Amino acid sequence: MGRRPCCAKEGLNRGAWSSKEDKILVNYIKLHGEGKWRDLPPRAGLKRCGKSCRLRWLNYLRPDIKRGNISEDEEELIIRMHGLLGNRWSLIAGRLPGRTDNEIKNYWNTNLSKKVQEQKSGGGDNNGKSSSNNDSEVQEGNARSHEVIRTKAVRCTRVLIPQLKTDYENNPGGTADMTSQLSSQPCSSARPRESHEGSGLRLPQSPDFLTEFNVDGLLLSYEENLEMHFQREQDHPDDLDIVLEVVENGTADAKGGLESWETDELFSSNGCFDFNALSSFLNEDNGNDSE
DNA sequence: AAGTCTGACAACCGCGAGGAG
DNA sequence: TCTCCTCGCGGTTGTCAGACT
Repeated sequence: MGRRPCCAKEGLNRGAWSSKEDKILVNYIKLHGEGKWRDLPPRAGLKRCGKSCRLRWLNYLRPDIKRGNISEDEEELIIRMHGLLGNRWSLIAGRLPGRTDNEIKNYWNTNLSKKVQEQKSGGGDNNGKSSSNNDSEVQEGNARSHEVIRTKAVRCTRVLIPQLKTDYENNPGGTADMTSQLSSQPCSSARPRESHEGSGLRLPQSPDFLTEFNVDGLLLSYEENLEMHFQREQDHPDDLDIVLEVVENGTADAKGGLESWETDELFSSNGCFDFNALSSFLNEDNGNDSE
């Protein structure tokens, strides 16, 4: 049961780092590079746990760390990203050059969480409570307003869309063609989540009902390094955002990008999810995307 | 001036993912 | 396929400085 400690704690320094320790660590990493954190302390002559060394380097000593106050732009971005991703600090930090996940997390906890909370309660629009009382599921969904439906997206050219399951299960062999099939299906609902009857693609209120289907054809230009999922939109918890994460070098956090498109823009006039529109978005953006 | 409170941020801890053997 | 190990992440705690009483 007991978990093996990451290192023997006896005889190790704890707490704040001295400038001497910092110097040793920086010099060692300059010479030998990052990594092998477990081996680093004895080799460098530091009485610290490897984990502690890693943290100190990543959060404080790295040369590319940006110091100083978080700008308004950065703040805005953090709020938006948090609305989309939840507490995935490393991903958020990946979008803010020079900022660390720890820094962003701290900033959120001390400043932004309150600010956002105030905005929500003071803003007066009491998300979704007043309006329709469709069904309990909707209300429950709204209550969990910023909930990320699927925080851990499925890797590579797959889309998770709630409530397609039935269609998919009825036609498991048809995955390859699912996109065109769906986009061409007639659809009567004006907005995706308002009903569960009939055919056509609608994004429902229930986050529990997930399914997946293949969109390889749509994502050709991204080749394979793409993750995609849906999330409730921050300001309009009734709406779902499509979020794409471009994964580079096989790791989501390497230079992971994140882009999102409002579902509004991806519904055709008859209320159906328009995969052709999505395809256009992807191709356009891929052309401009330099990161 | 002293004590208390609060905010900011550095550091620690436990867990899970993923790679190596 | 399984086990072990390392690394990275996110939650939590500790510490310190400044504000307040």
